[in-house]
Amino acid sequence: MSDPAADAETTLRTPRARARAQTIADIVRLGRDHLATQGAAALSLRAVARDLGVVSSAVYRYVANRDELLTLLLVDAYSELGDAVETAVNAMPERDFDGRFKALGRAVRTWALREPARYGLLFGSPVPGYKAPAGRTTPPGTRVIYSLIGILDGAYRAGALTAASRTAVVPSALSSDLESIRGELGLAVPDELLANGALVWTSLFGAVSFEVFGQYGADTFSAPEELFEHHLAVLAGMTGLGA
Amino acid sequence: MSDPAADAETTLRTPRARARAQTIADIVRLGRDHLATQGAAALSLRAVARDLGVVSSAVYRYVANRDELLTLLLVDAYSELGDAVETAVNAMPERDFDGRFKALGRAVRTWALREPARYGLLFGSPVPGYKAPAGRTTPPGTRVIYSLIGILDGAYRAGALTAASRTAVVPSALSSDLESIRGELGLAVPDELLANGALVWTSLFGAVSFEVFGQYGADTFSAPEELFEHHLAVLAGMTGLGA
DNA sequence: CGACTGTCAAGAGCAGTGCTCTCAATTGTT
DNA sequence: AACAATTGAGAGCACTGCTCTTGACAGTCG
Repeated sequence: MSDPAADAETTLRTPRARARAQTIADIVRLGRDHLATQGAAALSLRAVARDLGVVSSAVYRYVANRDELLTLLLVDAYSELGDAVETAVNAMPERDFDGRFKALGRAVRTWALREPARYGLLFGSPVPGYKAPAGRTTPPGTRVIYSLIGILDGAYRAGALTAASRTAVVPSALSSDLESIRGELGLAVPDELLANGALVWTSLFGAVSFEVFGQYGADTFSAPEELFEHHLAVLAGMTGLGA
Repeated sequence: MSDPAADAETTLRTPRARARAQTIADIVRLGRDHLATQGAAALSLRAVARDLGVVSSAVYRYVANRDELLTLLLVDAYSELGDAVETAVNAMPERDFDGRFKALGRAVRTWALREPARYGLLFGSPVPGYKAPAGRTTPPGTRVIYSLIGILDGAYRAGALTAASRTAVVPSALSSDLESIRGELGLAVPDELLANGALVWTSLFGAVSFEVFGQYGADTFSAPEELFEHHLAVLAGMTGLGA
């Protein structure tokens, strides 16, 4: 009960454990459906219980509380986004760094538009009163940025970057932050590029969020994908990727 | 009762109307406090009623429902942000376009960090089931982007823009969207700059959202304001503003 | 074979929510 | 002073998260 490794060992062995795992998977699946259609704030354990054909208190046998279900859904969504992004990136030739970057951006946008509520859970306003347990959400939650950094670092090492079209001074405190990151991840990219990479990262999600959350007016852009492609091209150029 | 103009006429005349306006203002103020501390999803009309020292059903005399209170708070927050931004922009010399742009960016960030929950209401995940009435929220909600566009257009007309450091092809559908915008607002800026302006806009809010919503890790950046200043400098360069 | 243990679903119940309705009281106007 | 508009109180409905107790079932052990 207290040893997760032992749990994992027996999870698939006894029929009871199998049934239990199946029920939890069902709960997550139903929760994901509710989340996708109504949003995080409207996620209700009672509604999940109803769909499961069970009384409301029964789900507490499988999920401690609403926050834990939220955590499961958070991990679920992060993982799906991470899979989508990595699949798209790996579909491009290994040395086509610009293509890999754009594939990453398009994958994020496509997934976000297909799953607006789940995207909102990941990148929108935090759910009030809910604090994500970093130990469980950080690994799946960092896959996209690690993938992006990997592309940048790979391109830099391969000498595939033209001079970044625009850089700015990196002050000292920021420089030491970047040095820590470089050390932890074993990167080669210099400060200016790493700082620009951070801007590319936030800009990518800023553009996607504006589109998903409807911050552009209702009919301001008739072809939002063209706007996004333009943004991707400019962002690629900002790191020296864009040929 | 059905003529808003007549309502506006009498709003301050009769003592009853005055008391009514005061009560509504109190409700908005209390709602803003709750919103600021707990977030939009936790906003409760009953809690507001309690703080107002009145039974829950009484507030429905002044506010039709929760959604209308949300609309009032939305307008309230947009207006405060718009005021903060315009004040900061106007504090800079009229022809210091780069300074005005950076003042705008810093004002957005400062307000957002001071009012994270209200910022989340404006730029985070949409509240499930709530549809903002465009007629009431669009005017206050467009002040920041209009201010940004005004700076860009002014700089362009004044010939104060160096060649934008990075542009990309603007495809046809996007170009006609931009043409519409240019026509509606009476702008002079060409397609490339306007498209870059849109990217600057989303990037600015993307950077602010990442910081406010805690998307950077807890201790990834020890000096987030330096990171933001760097981003601002690069974004300024993207439109040709940055010296 | 019988008893025992662990797991599970059901139901009642508490405190909270948005919202509607009725009724009585207060208030401003005529 | 009499009337009408406005307001607050209270009850009530349907919903939420969550806890606790109770009874039923399974597998296991003496």
